[in-house]
Amino acid sequence: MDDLTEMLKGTLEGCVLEIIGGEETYGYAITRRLNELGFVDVIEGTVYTILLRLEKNGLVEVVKRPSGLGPPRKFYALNDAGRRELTTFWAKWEYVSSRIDKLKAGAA
Amino acid sequence: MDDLTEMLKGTLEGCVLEIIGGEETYGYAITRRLNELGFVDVIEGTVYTILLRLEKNGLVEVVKRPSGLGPPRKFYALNDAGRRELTTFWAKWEYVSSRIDKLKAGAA
DNA sequence: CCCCGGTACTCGGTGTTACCGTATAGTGGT
DNA sequence: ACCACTATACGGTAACACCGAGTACCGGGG
Repeated sequence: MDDLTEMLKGTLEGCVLEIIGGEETYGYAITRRLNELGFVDVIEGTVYTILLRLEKNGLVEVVKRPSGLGPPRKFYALNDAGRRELTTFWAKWEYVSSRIDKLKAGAA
Repeated sequence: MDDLTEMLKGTLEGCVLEIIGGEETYGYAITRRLNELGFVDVIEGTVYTILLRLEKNGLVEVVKRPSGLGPPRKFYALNDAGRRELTTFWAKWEYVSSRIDKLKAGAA
């Protein structure tokens, strides 16, 4: 599947939020997770910019822990604001995707 | 539903393409159509920028016709390149939305 | 007659986003 | 000593939806 970057705008951040919501994790692992999920072209740099943004916007708590096989990792976990943001993200996704699917089906 | 602009990036153009693909139509009517479909905050200016981009990228044919109740309308129709673009848009949408839905469902 | 609301398009500028390239740094294998 | 893998940071780019102001055409009410 060729370039998806434009279509991921506005949704990739939500995906990262969902992954963090599932379990406390860190940038490199999130990137690998996204790649597994089918977003094969998403690269570390992209995820780190999202994580820094989430931190700046006060949606996550951050803890640095040593790794054992590399430099220390920054583990991210959602706080209350992050969980609210995640909820509204899925609400928006539901709203938008259902309407696009209806258009695709040939809405009258 | 509050601000959807970020989530519409990369998909709104495809929606406009789909609407034009359904029938030859013009900017103002496309805006009203999108509003009916639930994209209530999409405004004329946004649609016109998309239409000018489609024209610049050679995806549409344009004919100007008098209106009867206002200035002349610019009617847009897809050409072969536009139909190909629409097909790949829906393929991308299928790919991305299915993966996001799987993530939402709690993919293992 | 003139203004106003609805119709219809244009264009310069803005903010947000994903991405690129490069840099830095720790660990382990050969 | 070198390289691959792990791990993060950051300045710059391109694309996109949106904003705001402007232009223009038509009809009806004051």
